[in-house]
Amino acid sequence: MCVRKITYSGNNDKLDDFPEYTYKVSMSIEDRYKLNKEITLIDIANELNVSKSTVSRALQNHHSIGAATKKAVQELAEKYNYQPNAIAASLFKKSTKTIGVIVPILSHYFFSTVIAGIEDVAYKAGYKVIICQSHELYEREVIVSKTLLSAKVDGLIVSVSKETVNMDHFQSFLNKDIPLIFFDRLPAGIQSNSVSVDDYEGAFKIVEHLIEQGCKRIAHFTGPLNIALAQNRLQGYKDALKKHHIPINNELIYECGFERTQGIATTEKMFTDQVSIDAIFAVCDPVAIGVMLTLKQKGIKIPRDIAVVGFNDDPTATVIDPPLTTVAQPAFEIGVAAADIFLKQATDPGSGYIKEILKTNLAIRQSSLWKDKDNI
Amino acid sequence: MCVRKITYSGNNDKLDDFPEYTYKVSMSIEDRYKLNKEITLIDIANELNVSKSTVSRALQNHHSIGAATKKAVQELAEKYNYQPNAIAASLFKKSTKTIGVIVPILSHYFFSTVIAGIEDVAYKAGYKVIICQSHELYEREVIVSKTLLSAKVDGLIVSVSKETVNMDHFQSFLNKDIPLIFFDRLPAGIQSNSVSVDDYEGAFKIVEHLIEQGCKRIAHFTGPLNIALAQNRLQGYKDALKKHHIPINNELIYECGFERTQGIATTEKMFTDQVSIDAIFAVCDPVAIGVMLTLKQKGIKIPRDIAVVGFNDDPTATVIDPPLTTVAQPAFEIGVAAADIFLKQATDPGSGYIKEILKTNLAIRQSSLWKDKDNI
DNA sequence: TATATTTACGCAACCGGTTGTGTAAATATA
DNA sequence: TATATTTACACAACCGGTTGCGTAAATATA
Repeated sequence: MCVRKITYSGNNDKLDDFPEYTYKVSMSIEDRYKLNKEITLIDIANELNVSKSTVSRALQNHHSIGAATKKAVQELAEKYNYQPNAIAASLFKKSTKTIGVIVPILSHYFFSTVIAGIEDVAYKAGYKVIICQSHELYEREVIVSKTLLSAKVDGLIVSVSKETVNMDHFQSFLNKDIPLIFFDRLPAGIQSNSVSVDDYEGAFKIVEHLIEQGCKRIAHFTGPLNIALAQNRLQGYKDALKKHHIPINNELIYECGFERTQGIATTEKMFTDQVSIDAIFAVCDPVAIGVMLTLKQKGIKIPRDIAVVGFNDDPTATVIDPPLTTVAQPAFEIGVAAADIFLKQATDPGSGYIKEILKTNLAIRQSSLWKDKDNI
Repeated sequence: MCVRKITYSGNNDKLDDFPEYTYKVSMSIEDRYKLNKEITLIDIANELNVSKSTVSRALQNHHSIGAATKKAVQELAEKYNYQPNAIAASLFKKSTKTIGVIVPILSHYFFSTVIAGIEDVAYKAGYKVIICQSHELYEREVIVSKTLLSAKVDGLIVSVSKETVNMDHFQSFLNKDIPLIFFDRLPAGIQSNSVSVDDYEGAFKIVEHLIEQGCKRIAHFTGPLNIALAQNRLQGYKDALKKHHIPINNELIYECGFERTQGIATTEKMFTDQVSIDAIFAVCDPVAIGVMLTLKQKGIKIPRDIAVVGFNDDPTATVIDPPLTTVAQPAFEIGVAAADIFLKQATDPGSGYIKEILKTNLAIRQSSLWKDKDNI
């Protein structure tokens, strides 16, 4: 076997003009290592006088490579701390082993917990996770989705921004058979995988709970109604009232948002409207917290004067006084389920869309325990 | 000019054997588009009968390309929604235009807000952000740092896990001149860029505030002391006491952690120890919240019996009753500063390490307003 | 008109892995 | 011993952009 020396780009060409020269064009692996240069397959190949394909296969434990060669390659790789260039592999394999995730906002406990669930599954399966925030902005969501497309993510898990109505920016993923999974905020028009909780049922249950406590004039602060989740919770609210023969009063339904600040603003608005109520069902906990802070500041007793309930079971729900009754969502499990769907679709692209709906649980705390109150 | 047809990998080779055949080996751009195939430079090149280098340069608005050609290329790219393969570009350019971020845990408001700051700067500068969590686990931190290294991030912004003492896994980044920026949790042994707040001063100020309120037996629940931040806050605590001639009592210093649960556990422990105190300075807000919840549950009045202060100014600080006095950290600005340092180092790798220390502000609320209390 | 310069573009190497195919040597089977 | 098969590896194309260099044609300068 002749001693070959695979050299880096083009160096050999010059050498061919002066075959009598014995310049050592490519640096030794030792030198490259010492100089903190990237160690590549070629360095190992040169050192062992084998081809880079052999090195590549040896590192993959390919059956066609002899035991001795394998051992030598693996030892050298270990010794020089060889780190494969994931970019190069991705280019050829057309798989980056990354999952893109887009959430409206990271600093909500719900979303960061879902992400923890996604990561948990993803890392175990050898996938990286790229997380992006839309900051509830449609424009931003379009940009980051394009970025992730160009970064060739193998899959995309999304909770859409509250502004998002047009879903065209996700069509490319579908076209290219890149698994696309929506969670929590499911888009209306697009046919795809999804993970959500039974928002309808959760809302129904918690409103029924309020009714059981004796509440009759229950206001609802909804999320933006272009989002299915908000609609479903609204419907659950309405149907619970219906079931118990309480008339639905549109003046008690306020379109709000998902932020504490919006909960505060909507509560203020409700007071200027001078509507009379005995309970508020907020679309999510941050809003419920805003509601409670505002009520407390006005000297209104919770739940004696007004009961308050939320949705999510954020950690803050147990901090506020009185503790907030809310619908507990299995946030971590939602992330796990979404990532599982991704893995399934990545393995078996032929299968149809998967829609998973997880159950919620009532977390009943003091903010709704209205039963023993005096009548107003 | 002859009509060339650049074909995809290897297809031409077979054709060479049968030159008389006129198979159209490469699909037309139109067909590829319709079939949702990836549109590449070569498709555009073929369509226009120019070389792919010309297309590449046209899209970069290179001066050596004629105006007509440029226009034709750009129009076609637009028409077929050409998305450059970022992976391929990265491989050659050795720059992925991504910043890696490692935080202990996403679901802390502080960290997710820092990330929002990083993203803000990064996206404006055309960088993507890959976010990873170490979950406060050293092992996990090592793994994700290797993943990010292999993913060839252009820079790394880190807040180390509470377990991390050994910093070897970051050495590779330094060796390869990949900008490395630590924030909040600064490692002790490693020389690198950093962004932090003046933990010492913040702690000093808030403890001095407690002393001014009349507190004399002030306990401190510290973070893990291998982390500089915890040490600095501890030192600030000690020096504030010293300044006001209050003896430092090691029995009042509890090594705690950063979680609410640890705040609860440590408070319980303190009670079994039966130490007598009139204030608690917690290393961070989640711990302070845990402390307050436990005290309240025991019927201890805050601040009348025991004043409580924290560090961070999480949104929860204004939810708990009484509202928590704490040290406000400019979390978003910390992220911005870290990303700015990255951009600086990426542009001018020669410059030395940058250490940025931001100022804190006291957010004084009821939990520390002890002045008018009755003496115990 | 002859030469110098600019314009506009093609060629081919290159980034660093991966993999289909070909083949010499070693071993197995007839 | 002759042929079939297996083993172990090399070669080279390939992924899809990027860029240094070379050059013909067009234009400018002498």
